Amino acid sequence: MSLYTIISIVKRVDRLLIMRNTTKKTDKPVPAVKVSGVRSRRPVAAPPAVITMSQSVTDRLRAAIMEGRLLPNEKLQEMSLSAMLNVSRTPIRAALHGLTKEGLLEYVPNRGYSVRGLDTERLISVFDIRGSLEGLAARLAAENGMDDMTKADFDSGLKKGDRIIGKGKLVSSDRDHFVEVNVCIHEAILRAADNPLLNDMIRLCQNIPISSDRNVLWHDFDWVRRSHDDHHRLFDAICLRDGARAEQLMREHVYVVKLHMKQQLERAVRSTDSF
Amino acid sequence: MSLYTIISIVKRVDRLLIMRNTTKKTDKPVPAVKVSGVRSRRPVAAPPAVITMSQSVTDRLRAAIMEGRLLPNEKLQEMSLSAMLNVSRTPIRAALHGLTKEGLLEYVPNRGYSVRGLDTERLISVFDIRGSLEGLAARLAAENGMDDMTKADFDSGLKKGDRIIGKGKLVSSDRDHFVEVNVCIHEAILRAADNPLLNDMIRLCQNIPISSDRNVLWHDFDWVRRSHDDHHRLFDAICLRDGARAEQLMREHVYVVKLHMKQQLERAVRSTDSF
DNA sequence: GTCAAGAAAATTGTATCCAAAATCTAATTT
DNA sequence: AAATTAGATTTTGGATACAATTTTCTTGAC
Repeated sequence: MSLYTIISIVKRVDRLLIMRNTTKKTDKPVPAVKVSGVRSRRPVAAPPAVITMSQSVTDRLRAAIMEGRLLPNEKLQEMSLSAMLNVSRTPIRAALHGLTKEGLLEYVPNRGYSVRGLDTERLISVFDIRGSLEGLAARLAAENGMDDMTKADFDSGLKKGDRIIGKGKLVSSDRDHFVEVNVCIHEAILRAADNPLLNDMIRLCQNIPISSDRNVLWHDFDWVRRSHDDHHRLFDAICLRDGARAEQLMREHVYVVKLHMKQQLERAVRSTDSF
Repeated sequence: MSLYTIISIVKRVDRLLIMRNTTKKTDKPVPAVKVSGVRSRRPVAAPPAVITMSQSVTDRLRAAIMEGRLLPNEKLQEMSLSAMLNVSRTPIRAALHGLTKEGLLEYVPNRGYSVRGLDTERLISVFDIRGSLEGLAARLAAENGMDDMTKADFDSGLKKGDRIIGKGKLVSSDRDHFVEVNVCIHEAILRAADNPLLNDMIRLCQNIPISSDRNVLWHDFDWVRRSHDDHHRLFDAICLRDGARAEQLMREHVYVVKLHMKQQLERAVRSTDSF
């Protein structure tokens, strides 16, 4: 291992601080209880429950990228990562390969992986897709209708948001709460839409670090209020089974986020050349 | 290796006949010519060109699934595949992992991979997404406008289609030709849309064996004519930079395919219980 | 004969080893 | 001094060995 590698590890070790594997197996794995009534042949369909190391590594690396601990265009070397995370190269390779498919990394054969850098143009263009897909989700949700449980979830999200807005101003802790509201509502819609592939794809769109909902401007009270108003209207449209309106509302909802993001990015570019 | 495994291999070896690796490296790989005028430091950005084994295996397995040589719900075992394709488990593993991310396989930890089986419901629902995404692509294409080259490609596709329609009836060889036309036109739109992620996602939607364009009913002359008429209108809308119309047209275009597919599937289900 | 428990086999997950490719270093040539 | 090239080092891709888990098979009791 080269000196450079070691220095690189030392430099990054704080950023990846608690990325080490903490999902050690229990000493004596309790054998899965088997239901006795089942026919003898093929008692399949046991819940997996165990998490594989590759999966664990993938999750931790994804989190590191999404939270910005691994910077765009940073090169990810198998050996350094394996030293950092204390596993062999095999799970690392699986993780890198998977994250590439998720669009978080770039890969060139024989040259390795690097964190995907995002030009602003590309970043903005993701919102077009999100708008389209989430619009579709809203329409499908309206067409399918929500079951009681989903409706209750949606409603609780709305109420939570109302309480935040009700205070008339935003404090810093509201940010996380409003993220919760957003997640809650969008998940409810996704669930009602009942289209697994759509679910996956929207998730792919959210896999872009800065575009993640967490990074929108939450300090603008008016924006948050209007955004939450959209949520109410969406709920209304979906309950009334008005697919076209639900779709239109959701598209507009996302479009506003796109505009906001664009402004924010342009401002950032104007203030600093290299962003 | 068990007897069962061997039998299984023998049974399937014909289906996978020429899946063996044929991309052997040349004896003396010609060293990449380096441009002399480049600054001495960092002559990077050399074209990769070499195809890795994992990639090759991935492509061949994908093709096998798409062409139906590997049946839905069929279990794919690393050892058998590695024996069949004459490579070690490592590239197989990478390929399986990748294809899972692409949605072609299902994976359960410690239990392996199997070809994803498609219930009709799920299959049909993919067209909702395609409609949405391809609609977006059409709109973006209209908003961006097509460059001359793209326009020429689109136009050549139209002309090719016209010739097929012009004969007034369909012969079996037309099927492949019309698939070409479709691919040509949709690629042109995708190129004009200029949104790489959108490109990837649409490709994911096409990764569903039976939903692939090849499987639509090409023997219905009227349907083909109307479908090609859509192409002309799309061209028109995009040239006129009418994004809304282009989007609407494309959605409708895909929606009709969805209906067709639904009919076809329902008919298939009615005639045979297990499809 | 059915069911259960346990041993054996097979299969997946992880680690390590080797080879090929790329990158870096330094010497040689112009 | 700049450029080129040959060699050393690093790094990735692929093969194999080992461990852990699941599946299958066998044996025995009811």
